[in-house]
Amino acid sequence: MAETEPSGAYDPAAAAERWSKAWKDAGLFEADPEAPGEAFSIVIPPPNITGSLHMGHALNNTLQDILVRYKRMDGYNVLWVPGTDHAGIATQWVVRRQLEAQGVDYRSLGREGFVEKVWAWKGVSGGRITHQLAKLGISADWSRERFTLDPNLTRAVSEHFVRLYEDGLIYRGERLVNWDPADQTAVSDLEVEHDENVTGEMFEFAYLMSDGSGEIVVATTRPETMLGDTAIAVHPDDPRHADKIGKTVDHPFLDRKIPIIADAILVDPALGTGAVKITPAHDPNDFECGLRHDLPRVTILTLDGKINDNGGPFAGLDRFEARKAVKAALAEAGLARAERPHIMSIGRSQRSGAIIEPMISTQWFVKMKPLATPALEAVRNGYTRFVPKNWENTYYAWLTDIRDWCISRQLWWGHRIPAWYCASCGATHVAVAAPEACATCGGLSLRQDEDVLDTWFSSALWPFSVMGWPERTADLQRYYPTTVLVTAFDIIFFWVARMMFAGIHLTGTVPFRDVYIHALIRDKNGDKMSKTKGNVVDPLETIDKYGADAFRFTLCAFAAQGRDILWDEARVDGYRRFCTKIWQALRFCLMNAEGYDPAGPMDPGPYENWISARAGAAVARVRAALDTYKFNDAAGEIYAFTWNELCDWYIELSKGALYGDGVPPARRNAVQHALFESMATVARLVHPIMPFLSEEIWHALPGRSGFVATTPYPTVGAYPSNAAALDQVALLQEIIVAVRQIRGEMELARRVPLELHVPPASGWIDAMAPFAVALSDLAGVTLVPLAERPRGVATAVVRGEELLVPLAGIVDFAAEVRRLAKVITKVEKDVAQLSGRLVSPGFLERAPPEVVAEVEGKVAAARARLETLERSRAALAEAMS
RNA sequence: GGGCGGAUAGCUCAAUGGGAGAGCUCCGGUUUUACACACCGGCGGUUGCAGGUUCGAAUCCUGUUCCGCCCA
Repeated sequence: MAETEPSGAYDPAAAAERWSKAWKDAGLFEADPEAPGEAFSIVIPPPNITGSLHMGHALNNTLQDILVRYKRMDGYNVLWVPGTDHAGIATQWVVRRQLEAQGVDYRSLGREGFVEKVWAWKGVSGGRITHQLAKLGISADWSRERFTLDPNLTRAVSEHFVRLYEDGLIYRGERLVNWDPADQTAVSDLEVEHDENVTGEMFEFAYLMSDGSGEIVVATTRPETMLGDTAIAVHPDDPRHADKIGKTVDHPFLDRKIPIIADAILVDPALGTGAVKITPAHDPNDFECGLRHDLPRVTILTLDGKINDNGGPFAGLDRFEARKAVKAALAEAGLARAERPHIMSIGRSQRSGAIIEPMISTQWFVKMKPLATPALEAVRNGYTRFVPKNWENTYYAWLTDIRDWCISRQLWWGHRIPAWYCASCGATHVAVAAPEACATCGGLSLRQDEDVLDTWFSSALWPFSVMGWPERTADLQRYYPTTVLVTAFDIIFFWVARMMFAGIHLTGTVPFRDVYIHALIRDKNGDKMSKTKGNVVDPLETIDKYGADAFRFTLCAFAAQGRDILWDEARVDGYRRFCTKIWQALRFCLMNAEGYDPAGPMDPGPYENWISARAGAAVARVRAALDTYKFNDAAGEIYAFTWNELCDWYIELSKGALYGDGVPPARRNAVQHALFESMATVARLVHPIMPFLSEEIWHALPGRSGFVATTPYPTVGAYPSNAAALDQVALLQEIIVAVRQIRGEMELARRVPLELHVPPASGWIDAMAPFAVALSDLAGVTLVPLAERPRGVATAVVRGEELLVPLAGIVDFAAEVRRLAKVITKVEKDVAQLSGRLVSPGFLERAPPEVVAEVEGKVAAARARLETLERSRAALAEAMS
């Protein structure tokens, strides 16, 4: 527990350890579906078990935690499910490399042996990211932690597969897929990343006409694919090639005659020679063309990217060697025609980085159109809402123009496809549990499909599989659909859209009401953080250096909607100082707590009423911000209230009563009470963002029990506004600031006492009498009724009243003349600008009356102020002469 | 090729169509009994550019330049 009188600085590491443990011991974050309260549920975007915590995770989880903690305090029945993702390709790759480092070929272990190794690895280092997440102080329900390969979730995946299959939405077929020769697996379109603007080479070569009537020149960036050419296409209306359509050319290296066909879809006669080589087995466009013309599909590559036996003399060569060899052979045969640099894009596997080869392969696919349509409708009809809204366009665009999803992967780590093939009759059986016999022929020899499912096929179920679906569990009924999904825009396709259509299809409802899309974190220059660039910021190092509270506050303050975050460590340091500031404010309160009796008599004065009203206004703004996912506004409002109102003003104002003699006990008690109430307000307001510091503060406050984490969030109604106090203190502030400006600009030390002569007609002498101590403490000034204008004064104008500070013997008047001139210039500008608006054509007629009135009022005030200043300047000039 | 963002003070970022702000930096002052990790004051802007709508534009529209991203 915190000491009664904390000294020194806030120790974030100690606080983090203390409160993490205390919360856990108290089981604060374990959801209870039987408990009252409207449900508020979130499922974590599960990080890969191979991953380590990066800034994206930190931001993502901090924002979720802010929402979750806010709602928990606000009385909702909160569930936040944490967990991790098995990450098929990535994990298999990590373990495979580790084995290779030990000289073990993973294949030699066999499937079962290898998978065992992966589980072992997962047990040791796969949980690392979970521990790292805990460092952030997130309040997830760890008792419900899930892993995508847990038995229940695995069953859900099988159920998913079987249902889609039975609904005719999953099929197996031979298609052109994206083949990763390094990992030797198919990957989906989304897992292919395109390197733009790669300088490649466009190579032209000639095929000779079989009848000896000349040649036809084609161009390609992948010369080796000519080994799989089965046609040449030309445009039907292209006069250059009209006579060749229907004829054939000879393949120079293979015993194959290749037909020349007409295809208006594929061929653009304006490009190159107007003739296009067709390799249906290795190019998506050619594949389609092949379907149109019933062309043979000749696969020329092995699964590991070498030329196969169809490549004749080139068989056995690696694909890139084969490229050189084919070019050389064409040149030798006198068929090479041209080569030139060519800007192109290259598809690479997101995971292995290997250049993707389009390959014909038999795979499982999800039929997307029927699933995409309801998912589109759900957003169009507002059942699910994107925040910010513009991301809906991204979602629509992808789902509208969607292609079938290749879901089988040639891996061992993952959910094995629940399909069995009968050795006798060849029938396919899809079922959750392994069938004992073939339902078609009764054969007993059944072989399960070797492949596993795309990891995202299981992630798509996450919002309900973690709650026990397909069982109708209490959690599912209480917390599903989830309230909000918090994620980054880069996985709208991969994950959000897929959860949408899977959720709608399997559960009959959208999986979440809101989707809050946050930014990516870049470095200070706007570059993506990457290990190769060396510009990665490690969240854990940042936490060690500045504390989790400051780190989280920074993330929150940066999280403006619709904008990337350019990370700047200076901001973290700034918010670390904010933590110190709060800490110091607490110290001040505790050092002046003597005699405080929360139940004793209270006589609050204007300052106490003022800070309470200001707190209420802050509460309203913070709530409004959090309710609309404007995290940065919430952080800004808390910061401004705490520092600029509570610390800069109220604490200073309170000192009069705390340090003064003869202050009635009830007033002193009220001041102490206001201080502690304010600190309690700050602790509660800031808790969702800075959980450890706020808990530390809370427990140090007298008379508080329990955790701030489960204390109700401040409500506006608890802070009565007080117009009189607001106005009185505002005037006091204006006077103090005016005097400070004179002091500051004239370099008058604080200890030089000043008089402030106030026109009696203003009534301020009486009105400000109760604030004499503050005027003295904060501005070093005493109010005096203005009788005869003193010689040599500095002038301030507050609310149109001329206030004079006699300076005779203190400072030379030339300084005041310069200062006044500066102020006058400023006010003149104001007047010019404002009156310009009034006289601009049409303004009086067309602008709303209240706007006109407002501007008129301001012009009048500025003019009055200017006149006063001018008079002061004249008087000063006279005094000097 | 299609689409989406962004461009505001030296830096990082705010700003329901109604007088462009904050933090940091910078300059000047202050060892004031919570805090020099502080306090007080100040300087700093043709809101990328060019048009348009409007009484009024950082904000809405059109075009344009640069930067980033997504899709094909």
